[in-house]
Amino acid sequence: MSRDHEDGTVGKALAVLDQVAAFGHPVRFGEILAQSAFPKPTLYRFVQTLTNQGMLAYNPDRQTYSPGVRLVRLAHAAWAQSTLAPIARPHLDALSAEVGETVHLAQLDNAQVLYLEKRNAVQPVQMFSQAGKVGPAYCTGVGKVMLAYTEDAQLNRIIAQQSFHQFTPKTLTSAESLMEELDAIVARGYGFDDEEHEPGIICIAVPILTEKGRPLGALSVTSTTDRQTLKGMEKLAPLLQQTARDIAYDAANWHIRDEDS
Amino acid sequence: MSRDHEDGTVGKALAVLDQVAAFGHPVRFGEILAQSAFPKPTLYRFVQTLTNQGMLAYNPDRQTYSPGVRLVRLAHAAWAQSTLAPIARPHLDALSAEVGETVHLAQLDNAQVLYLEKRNAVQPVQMFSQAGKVGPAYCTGVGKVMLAYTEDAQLNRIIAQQSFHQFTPKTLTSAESLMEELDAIVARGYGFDDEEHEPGIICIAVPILTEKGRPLGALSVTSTTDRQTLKGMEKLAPLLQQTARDIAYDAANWHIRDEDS
DNA sequence: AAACCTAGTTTCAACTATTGAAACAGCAGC
DNA sequence: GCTGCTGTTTCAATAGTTGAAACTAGGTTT
Repeated sequence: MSRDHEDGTVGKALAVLDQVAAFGHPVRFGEILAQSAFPKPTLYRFVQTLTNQGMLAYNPDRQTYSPGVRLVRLAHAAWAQSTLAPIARPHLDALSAEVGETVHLAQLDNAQVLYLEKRNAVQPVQMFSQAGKVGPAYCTGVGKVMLAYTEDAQLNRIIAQQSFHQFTPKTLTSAESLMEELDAIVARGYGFDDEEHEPGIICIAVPILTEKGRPLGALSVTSTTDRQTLKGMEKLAPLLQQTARDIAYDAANWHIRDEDS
Repeated sequence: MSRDHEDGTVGKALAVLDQVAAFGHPVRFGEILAQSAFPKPTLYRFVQTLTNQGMLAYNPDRQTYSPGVRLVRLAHAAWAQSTLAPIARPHLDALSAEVGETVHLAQLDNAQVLYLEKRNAVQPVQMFSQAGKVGPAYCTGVGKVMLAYTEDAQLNRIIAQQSFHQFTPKTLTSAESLMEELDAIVARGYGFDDEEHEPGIICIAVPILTEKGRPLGALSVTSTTDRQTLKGMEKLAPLLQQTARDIAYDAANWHIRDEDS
């Protein structure tokens, strides 16, 4: 589950893919090599294979590599049949309309939080520009509530991978304080982000759980300390929990989907 | 370049990934096995590795696999740094507003057309739900114009992979007729889809070319035979070509981008 | 309850692909 | 022409992949 911990050739190749994606801009072979643990010819072959496969795109004019279009197609499939995202959409719309604050839908991707949807209350959706973003699990509302409901074995692996970087004075910076926080979350059924990631930004979050208590994802409402307090946001808990239950219910019962034209 | 033609373990694993994505719904191991050329344990290991890597998601409750969330993250990167999609966005908005018909932006993915963006003139964008779709290259406007400007070696490989399935009476069903059509497209600088893919649906398409004449993608305006004729749509050619040139210019000059919050 | 499936998982020796040091090619600049 | 840099190919040692067969876990039939 630890992604880089030996999955053979495939794992290594995908690590290279991640690496290229992480640059955030098209890169030359040399740049990848400089950051890579692989020797030159090995890396070269990986890059070639990935390019062949359409997972990387090569620009011959500039001699640069970037994540390939095949990923967009695969992500479309991932998106369409993710039980969560398409099902949650109408619920998010309703929630967003009601609370008038930023709403996030997230899932755990390895040890990170991956945002699937965002509602800004004002304007409509612009998918790729915000879905697909990642964030830390240990200092975001959605991250913590998902961790709170993760089984021990997996939780330990995930915690071992957290950086515990101190973003703000309020960031939890140790596994111990995080574990306490997770217990508190389970006890009350929802969690907060009390300016732990960004100063002035607070949020309340709830997990979306299967019947068996496994976290499918999480839901959050974000606001600022100017406009809101944690106490004030706590009033939203019942509404959030109900929305989470509704999404979980739909996810459990409405599994088969097909494409729209 | 032919994707499945031997790229070692990595290629095989990615073929499995495609296969799972192609189902369009979460599948059990047995279902994949039934469609797979790989023996049981081999396939099993691929599926395990991909799941480990987050490229597939496993639902333990239902024992099903589906494309994983990691793809969404990678696609986000692909999207953000695709030279084409983010740059083209404002141009598509302008074009869409002006013509009042459906506008498509597409790229070649292996031998297929992959739609990156769509503007319906009416409502705003809903990304994942339409971007990421694929279509045939030999009988769509965008597909044909991109092929028309593809160098011979690659073109031959792509044509060899076309199904030439006859969607409508007007579909081109042979490599020869397609090649003639491609010559005609280069001669006039733009192409049509004359009800070749769907009856009643027509379109005009132009390539987006680099300085060196390599096709980055294509742009099209689609309409129906009720409302429009090919002759009528031909009037849009100069506008489309100008938009394509503008996009190509921006793509060449504005290469570095970073994330938005 | 025993016997019997079926779907999923593990084992292990044969085999084949991967690996990376080294050597090579292409190309800009001096 | 030489020099330095980036990207590409070679090839023998190595390490990972392969898949028949055997096994386990659940459920179903006799």
